[in-house]
Amino acid sequence: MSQPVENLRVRRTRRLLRDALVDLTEERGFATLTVGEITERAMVSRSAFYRTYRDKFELAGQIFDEAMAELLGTVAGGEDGRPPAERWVAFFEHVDAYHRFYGVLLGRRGGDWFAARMRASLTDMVTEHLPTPGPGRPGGTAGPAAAAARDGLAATVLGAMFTESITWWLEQGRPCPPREIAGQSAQLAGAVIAVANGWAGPARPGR
Amino acid sequence: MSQPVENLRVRRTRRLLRDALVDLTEERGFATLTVGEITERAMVSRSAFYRTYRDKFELAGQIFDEAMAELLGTVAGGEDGRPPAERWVAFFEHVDAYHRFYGVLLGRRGGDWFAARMRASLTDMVTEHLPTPGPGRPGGTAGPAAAAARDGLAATVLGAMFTESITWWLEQGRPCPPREIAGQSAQLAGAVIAVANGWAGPARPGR
Amino acid sequence: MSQPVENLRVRRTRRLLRDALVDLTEERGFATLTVGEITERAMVSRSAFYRTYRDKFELAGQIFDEAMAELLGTVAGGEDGRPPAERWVAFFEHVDAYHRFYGVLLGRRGGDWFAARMRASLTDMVTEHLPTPGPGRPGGTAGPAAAAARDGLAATVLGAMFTESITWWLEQGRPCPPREIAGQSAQLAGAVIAVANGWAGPARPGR
Amino acid sequence: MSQPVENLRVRRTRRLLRDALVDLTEERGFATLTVGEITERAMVSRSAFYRTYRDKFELAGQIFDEAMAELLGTVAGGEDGRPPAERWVAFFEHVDAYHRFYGVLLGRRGGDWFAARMRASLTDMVTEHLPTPGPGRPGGTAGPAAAAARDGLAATVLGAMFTESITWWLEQGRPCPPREIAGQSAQLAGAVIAVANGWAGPARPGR
DNA sequence: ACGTAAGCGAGACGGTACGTCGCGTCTTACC
DNA sequence: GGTAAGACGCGACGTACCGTCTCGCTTACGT
Repeated sequence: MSQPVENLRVRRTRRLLRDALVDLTEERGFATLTVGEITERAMVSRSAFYRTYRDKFELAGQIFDEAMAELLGTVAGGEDGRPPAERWVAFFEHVDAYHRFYGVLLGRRGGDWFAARMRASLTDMVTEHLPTPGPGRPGGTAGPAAAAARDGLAATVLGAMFTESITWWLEQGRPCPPREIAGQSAQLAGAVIAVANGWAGPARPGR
Repeated sequence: MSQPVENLRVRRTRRLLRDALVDLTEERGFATLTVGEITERAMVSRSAFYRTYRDKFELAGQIFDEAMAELLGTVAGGEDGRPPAERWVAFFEHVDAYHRFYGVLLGRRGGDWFAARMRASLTDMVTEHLPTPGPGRPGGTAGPAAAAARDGLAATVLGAMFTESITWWLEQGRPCPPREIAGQSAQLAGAVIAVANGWAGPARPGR
Repeated sequence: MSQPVENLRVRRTRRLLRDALVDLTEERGFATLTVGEITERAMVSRSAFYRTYRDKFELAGQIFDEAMAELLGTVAGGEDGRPPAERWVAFFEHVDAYHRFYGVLLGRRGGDWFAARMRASLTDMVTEHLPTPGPGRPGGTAGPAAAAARDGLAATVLGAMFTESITWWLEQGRPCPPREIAGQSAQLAGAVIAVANGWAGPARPGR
Repeated sequence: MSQPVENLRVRRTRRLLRDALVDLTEERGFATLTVGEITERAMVSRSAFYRTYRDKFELAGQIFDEAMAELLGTVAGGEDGRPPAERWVAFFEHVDAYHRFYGVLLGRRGGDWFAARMRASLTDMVTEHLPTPGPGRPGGTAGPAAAAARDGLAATVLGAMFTESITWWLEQGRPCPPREIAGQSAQLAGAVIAVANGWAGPARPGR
């Protein structure tokens, strides 16, 4: 391995801090959390916190990035054998499995910070995997720059849409199975993509 | 009115503080602003600030709420004579007219806070005016509760979508005229509404 | 006046802090004192401390300098009408009057810091008032530079001597009246001065 | 001896730490030194430091005590064959030989700590060897307690005097040979002793 | 000559204090 | 009555060292 496998104590400290942050975000809201509160809950000294993280945002970022990597892995991951629809099901099933985690961070107590981050991540993800018509697409009259701009709009909107779907679903207490919310989200996304593709090539079917 | 028209000096202080907050948000980002900075820029004493506002959020809230009232007035306002499409044009034209203001607050430096607030406002607005199939709409097998839930999803998604459209448009430097972005947003919204209505309608595709 | 007379609250805070520092130096020793302890004892916030002083040393310095100014005033002060011997009596009577204050700061708990400062102050004072033979003094073979150097040695030694006399007297619980210790100190000092003057002009009587 | 001759590595560590402490005291002042700095300079781990010393004061104490033992040996050491004057010459010659060492520790950067310790050591030494009039000395009217007290004053003053002489001489860059400063110090000391003995002696001048 | 226990480096840990910053409250004097 | 000026209590920040504690590694020593 590249790094020489972290010491046991170090890993323990990290773990305790992560758990404490999630718990406290649920109880008191991320925005008003204090490093002191986190370390007290984690039964770790404040020094230990600052030895590893610059501030609570760095800790939160690591927690979130790790989760996002796994989450994005479900939808973009591996082989293309699976039909696209199934990927979204896997995506929401992952959210379902860790629903407490995502619910806390994306919910009201997570306070914008996590939601904004997720929106950005999903927008990136969509940008990368957006089924564009490709180079052969008839660009309309506005030229490729305008087309790229429109893709930007679409990607941004889609990223926000997925984030909002997840958040809504979790905040409602997951009123339907993952498969269903996945289907609905995919439908909405499909409609948006179809419209956006229409801008660039009017007669083009939505993938 | 009930309150006896505010003192001149009070109004002057309020105005100076509002301007200072917008300027500083642009320069340094809303999240890291301090009351001291704002009052210094406004050439007003810190005491004067606290006499009128609880904290910077209250000031920001008043600024924003006032703008939102006017903004929502463009789309939902008054008589139904205008065709819906024109309303969105008026909406974006208002954003266009105050583009610096909205650009600053919704942009990166506005730091989630204003964007989240706008998302909530627009979601409320959408909820109120969502063109549902009406009481005669066949509710499918899931019953009215599920239908309401789905409307919630749609409204949430639509609110986020509009917010994201505005933000994207402003951040790109308004790459197209208000009429065009209004049309595109309306198209996207229409597609989403159509899909959502489909869920409740007769030919509801299971998923 | 040059400065517009300090606010009442400010003076109160200063006073409380000074008293607290002296008390705590007596109880726990100056070296190990903490700003937090001082402010807690003074019933003043830590912020208030740092608003006025850089650290505990600055506070201690102001306390000490003020006392030293008054103390040195007794010996060097005003008109030359009094015989020199009486000046030393006044000097020790001042120490006697504030014996608790000086006892605490110069004692074991004062921990070198105050004693070193007093040694320096008294050395300065002696340097200024040292009854040198003046320009007419026969400089021996070593020249004026060497003479100045010897005066430096004498002044340094005398400063330390007085400091040590005071400290010793206070630590012993003032075993004799001020007049007596003053007389003894003056005798010792006179002997030292006589010897030092002898270096520069052998046959010269000790003033 | 009882302890089985220290391990080679232990001795090496001790030596490196001692040298580092003296060097750093010269460069940065003893008061502000940290254990980390000392061990870094000594190219030794912090753990190694704490294995041997409680803190920097213990290290400094050992360094100083060792030097003091040797220094005091020059003046009080061995046979009484030598005339007293020669002893002081030997004393200052020892200081001269290790002038860098003493200069650093007693100088401004040594910061009171070493000077205070030396003052105490020399006071002890003087107390032990003070040439009192002996048991046959007439104690005056105040009785033996008062006489002891006066001896205490004399010893304290003499200890400070010698310390100050050495410090002054070193700080001036040893402006005269050891023999000369030794002579001067001895003269000053002699004068002080004479005066003090006078207090206890028959013709005791009231003050 | 070699096995072993002591000393060693690296560095995380729980603490304590530091000096700074910003908060929201307050007092005072001015207009 | 509103305002400027600015001290105050409070509480969190991020930093610096403290003295303690594993944990492997190396190395002088004793048999």
